[in-house]
Amino acid sequence: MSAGRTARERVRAELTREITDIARRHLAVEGAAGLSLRAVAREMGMVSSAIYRYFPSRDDLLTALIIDGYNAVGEAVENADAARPRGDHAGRWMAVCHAVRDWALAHPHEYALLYGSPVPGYKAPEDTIAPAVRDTVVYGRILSDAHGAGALTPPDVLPPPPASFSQDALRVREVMPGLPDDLVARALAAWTGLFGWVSFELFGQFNQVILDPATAFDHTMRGHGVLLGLRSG
Amino acid sequence: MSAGRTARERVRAELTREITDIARRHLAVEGAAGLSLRAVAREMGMVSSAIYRYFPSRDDLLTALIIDGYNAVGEAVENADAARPRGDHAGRWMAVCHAVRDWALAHPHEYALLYGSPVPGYKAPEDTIAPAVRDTVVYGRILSDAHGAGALTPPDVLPPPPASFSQDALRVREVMPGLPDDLVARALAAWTGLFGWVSFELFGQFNQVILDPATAFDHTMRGHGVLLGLRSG
DNA sequence: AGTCGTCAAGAGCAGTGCTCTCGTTTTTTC
DNA sequence: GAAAAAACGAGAGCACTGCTCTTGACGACT
Repeated sequence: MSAGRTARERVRAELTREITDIARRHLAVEGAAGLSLRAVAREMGMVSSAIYRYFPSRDDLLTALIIDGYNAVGEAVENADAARPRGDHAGRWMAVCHAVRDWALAHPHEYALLYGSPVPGYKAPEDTIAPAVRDTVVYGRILSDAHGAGALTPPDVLPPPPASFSQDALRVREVMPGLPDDLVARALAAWTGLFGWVSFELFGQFNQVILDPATAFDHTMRGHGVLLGLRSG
Repeated sequence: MSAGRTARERVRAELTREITDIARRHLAVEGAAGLSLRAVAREMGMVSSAIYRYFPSRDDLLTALIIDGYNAVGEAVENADAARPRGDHAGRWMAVCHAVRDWALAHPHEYALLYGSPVPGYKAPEDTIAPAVRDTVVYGRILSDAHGAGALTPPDVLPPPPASFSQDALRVREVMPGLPDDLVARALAAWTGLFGWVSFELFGQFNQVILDPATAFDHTMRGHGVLLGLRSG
């Protein structure tokens, strides 16, 4: 499936890749709003209208970048998780947290494109859904692994979720099989806590008050891990 | 300070207000990226260049909207907090959580402007800092009140923050006097958890999986309250 | 009463996304 | 192998944007 049959298909695939590469570089420098089809075309030595042979609109180019971004953060999370022993569930959780934060700090504009305000009028197409949950799948697997190993012993301090939560828990459980509703609820809290922290840090909400975010982040995520009942070893 | 001395100052203040009102309406409809100075001018029956007498650039108009937005959410939070008895610390926390979420759901584009991706090249000026922390001040006061009343009894399940956290805790403590480092850390976790949840919900990250976000949100925030050691009454 | 500052209007510049047409080239079909 | 079909790059053009500069008129202070 890689090299297209005809020469035209091959050069088309190559040019498409080149366009997204240049676009990603522009995105990294000036953000999504500063991404200009004409500027990309200029850098390619093309005229602007030629770009439309490859991406029918600016939004489609952005969608390609979004998919790439989700895959990039997903891959970073997968690698961080795989580098730990399977039994070290707490370590895997912390590795995932730091992988997300490190990737976000290294690619702030891409992170903003994925987890910041959705661009106006933009509706996520089907193609973005699968890559978008790659990191969540890793997260769910850690919890399922721990639960399956009987290593998930959450402290009994939180109230149980209401019965009406069970419907949503059913859907969330697809990525973390076996977990009871209470743990699904805690998983949601930890996950939103992770991205909430990273977003606050990246979007400047910690403005001159948290000067050592790495320390506070690590401690906060460790706390989430404890609440999930994750233990090392 | 309200009504300007001269007629000119009065009409200037009036026109400035009218511009921001129209701009806020446009912002609510099509988002920050769709906010056009020319469109605002058209609706005012002015020519576009005339707007620049009142706002030197589009960014300055956005800044005015950001300040208004922070004040709006801050006021909503203040009112929700004030509607509860001072001693009902847990109730006040839940009221603040729901106030933030309700305001965000009612003003999604404004929320995105405040807590979403910062607009490219935009640097928050001094004037936005004070309004930006109005909600945080309320939050801190609830915790300080509870702590002062001896009603803050957090469950002893989380590890203590590292010593290196104390510097940042010092600064955070300015809005929640009296709280020990451990509670400051928990306060950060709960606060980022709140906005992380709202952002996930608003920006479509719960995409077709959490269909009853109100229930899950309430339960998650209740859990954060428990971890903070908040009790009713 | 005269000066100065403020104001709205208009023209204009550089840039954007996107559409359409027009030759050219490549691929497919007969 | 020749003809039909599809894909392609270039160019012009439309409607729109933020922003600047100049011009002429009005209101405010000395």
